[in-house]
Amino acid sequence: MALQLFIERGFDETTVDDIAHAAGIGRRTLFRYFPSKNDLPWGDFEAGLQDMRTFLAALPEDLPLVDALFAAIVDFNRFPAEEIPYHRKRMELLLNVPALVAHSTLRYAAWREVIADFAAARLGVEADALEPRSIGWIFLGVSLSAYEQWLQREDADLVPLLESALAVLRTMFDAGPDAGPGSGPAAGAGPAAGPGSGVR
Amino acid sequence: MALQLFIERGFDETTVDDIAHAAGIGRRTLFRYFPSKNDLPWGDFEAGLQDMRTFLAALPEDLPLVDALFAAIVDFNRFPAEEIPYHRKRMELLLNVPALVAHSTLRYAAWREVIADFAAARLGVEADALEPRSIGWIFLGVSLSAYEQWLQREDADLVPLLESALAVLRTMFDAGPDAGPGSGPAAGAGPAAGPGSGVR
DNA sequence: ACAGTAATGGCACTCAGTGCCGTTGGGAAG
DNA sequence: CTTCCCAACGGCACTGAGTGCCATTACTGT
Repeated sequence: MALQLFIERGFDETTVDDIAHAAGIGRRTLFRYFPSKNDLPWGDFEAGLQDMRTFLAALPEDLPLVDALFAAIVDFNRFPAEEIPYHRKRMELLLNVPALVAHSTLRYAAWREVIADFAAARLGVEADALEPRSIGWIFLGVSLSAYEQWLQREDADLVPLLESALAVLRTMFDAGPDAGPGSGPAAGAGPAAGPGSGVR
Repeated sequence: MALQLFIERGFDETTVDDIAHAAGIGRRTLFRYFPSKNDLPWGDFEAGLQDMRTFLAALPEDLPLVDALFAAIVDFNRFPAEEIPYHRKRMELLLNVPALVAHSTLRYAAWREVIADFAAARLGVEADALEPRSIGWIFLGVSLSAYEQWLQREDADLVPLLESALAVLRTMFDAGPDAGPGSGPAAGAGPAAGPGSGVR
């Protein structure tokens, strides 16, 4: 796998030729399966997005939008225990290698679109309207800042971090217009909050 | 200016040689001033960030964090009227050309860091903690979704759109845990809100 | 005018990505 | 078993971004 090479040698230090050679295929063939070197660490992302769409569509209508979206991102980021170390390495690359950080944006755009489409339908507005688009960005931010923390601690679980990240939002805006986040309890208590606690 | 060529011919259709030649300098020299072709539309972003740091530092201590950050992003995105058409073209490229969308992420990371550093100081936590990082993402999302709308309408002003985008957050989380954003007044009324109205 | 230094830009190289096209391999039909 | 056909394969050559090296040029102060 190309991942292995990236992890061992570094992304920039591994050429496409190296990967093709290691995979026992021609360089030209590799580019027929992956549109760019940057896409190699991503695997089949579109499949994950399709799962997320399906998951969202299956949620009860009366589940509040924020909760629905939160449930979806939790589900989206669920992995079998044995894949987690691998997933960690993958995310480490994606969030730290500049070329991949940049390229990932394009994937995130598709991800945000799934969120935005769902939010738009719920809100009864166009998919390219301000609210659904903003919501897409917000949940992407929640996910990525949680991932960032997750990578910082070998023993961390992602779900509580996602909850904490969402809790930051609640603390910032929930306490009413007079209280900045400086006032209320900081969301830093997050990881201490039990699973589900932040999800109303 | 390289911008002019990108606007006329398209980003991908303009080679670095074209630009260097048009600028009357050698290709090698161009790469000494700009680390990559992708950086050309950005100009001196770091200077803008420095201004934002200064602006934030000068704000009164008792201004709530959200309001402080909002004021900063409004200030950051203020341009002289005569530069606005140019700025529009620039942002159109940055938000629509895939290579630039991807690359811009690296600039946004630095931008988010300014936000996060300020938030961290205010909250009394580490700059790489969950809350400030999340806050950085949130305000980036607010900015970019506002820009996206701005580009959709030739006659739009950015500031009301920024206010509306922030209002989306307020409506999602301000109304208490029982009300999804579906309940309250949609932030779509945003552009109608007068300047300053959303900034408590 | 001149020495010293910084900026310039030509040259050649690496690597990603692409178009073209000949080769191969594995059925399906005879 | 042979032949035909189609799709996958992969070599080759090309473009374009980005970089190291180094000779040349332009500018500085003396």
